[in-house]
Amino acid sequence: MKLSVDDLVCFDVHAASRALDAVYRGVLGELGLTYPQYLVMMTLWERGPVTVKELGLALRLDSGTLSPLLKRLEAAGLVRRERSAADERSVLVGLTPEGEAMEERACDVPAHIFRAAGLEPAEVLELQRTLRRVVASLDASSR
Amino acid sequence: MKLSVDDLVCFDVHAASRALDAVYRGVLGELGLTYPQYLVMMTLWERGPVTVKELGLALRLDSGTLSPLLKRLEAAGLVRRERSAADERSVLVGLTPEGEAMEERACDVPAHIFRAAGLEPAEVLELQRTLRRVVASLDASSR
DNA sequence: GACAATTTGATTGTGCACAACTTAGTTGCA
DNA sequence: TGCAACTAAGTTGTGCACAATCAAATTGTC
Repeated sequence: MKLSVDDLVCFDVHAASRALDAVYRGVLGELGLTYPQYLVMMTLWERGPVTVKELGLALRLDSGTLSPLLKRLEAAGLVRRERSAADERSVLVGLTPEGEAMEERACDVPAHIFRAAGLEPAEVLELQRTLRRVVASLDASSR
Repeated sequence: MKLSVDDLVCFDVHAASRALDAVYRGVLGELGLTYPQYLVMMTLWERGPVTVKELGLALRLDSGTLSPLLKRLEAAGLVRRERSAADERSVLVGLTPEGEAMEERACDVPAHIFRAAGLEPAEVLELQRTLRRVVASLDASSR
């Protein structure tokens, strides 16, 4: 039996990821943020200043992605970067007042996405559990 | 209550998408293909020659993504492109003998990915059903 | 104290994804 | 027939993602 593209779950995962991007683009556009930038902002709102390393661990992104992304956020006046005094290798990323202020304007974004996805809360949790198992399993086999 | 990044399903969907990419990179690396290129090849193995337009519909990609991708596949000697005689606007994409030949070498890729994902077949189907509903719902709200 | 190994972040190069625009060809209709 | 509307690909520009590589700082060990 020959498999077709439609049989691949990976295709649906990719498609879902891109469809989510599209909805986020609509919602975040007025804030001037992209989806990964929004994730960085959320992390900063939640945790306060963190190092690039910590950001990378939290969001599963490496410095090749984060460095230019953070520069763009800095250029937009939302974020501040400074070398840590304790360890000159690490860079501490913090919010500017403008960055802080954005939290309020962004607070209904998750609810909007949730509505757009059209799932029941229980289904969301189930989906999340499944995906996390998949990610853990995939991670194990790609290293 | 304040939401954290961990509460967003979208984060898990993205993470899963990228983790899948990583596994595909490992498997497809020896074939010299990327994951989207592999999807194009699968479509051609399955359907035979198709237009760029049809490829885009099947894979949910636009010409801005497909045009350079197809050029790379053509440069790799896997694919042929020619203007349709019937409608000079459309370009028909077909396989070269090398492209045909690759099918056999690629036939165990899906099984490899399936093992790496570590889900039961029933779980895969369930996940697929959920994701398709989400994509349909998201599509409706981003247009 | 000196030097190798490690850690942190930045840089470069490649490829995917999409928006906005361009060009060439087709179709519809007055 | 002539021309406007539309369609199919391609192009350009921006941003994300990652591999590979580099430089600088730190840590461990002798």
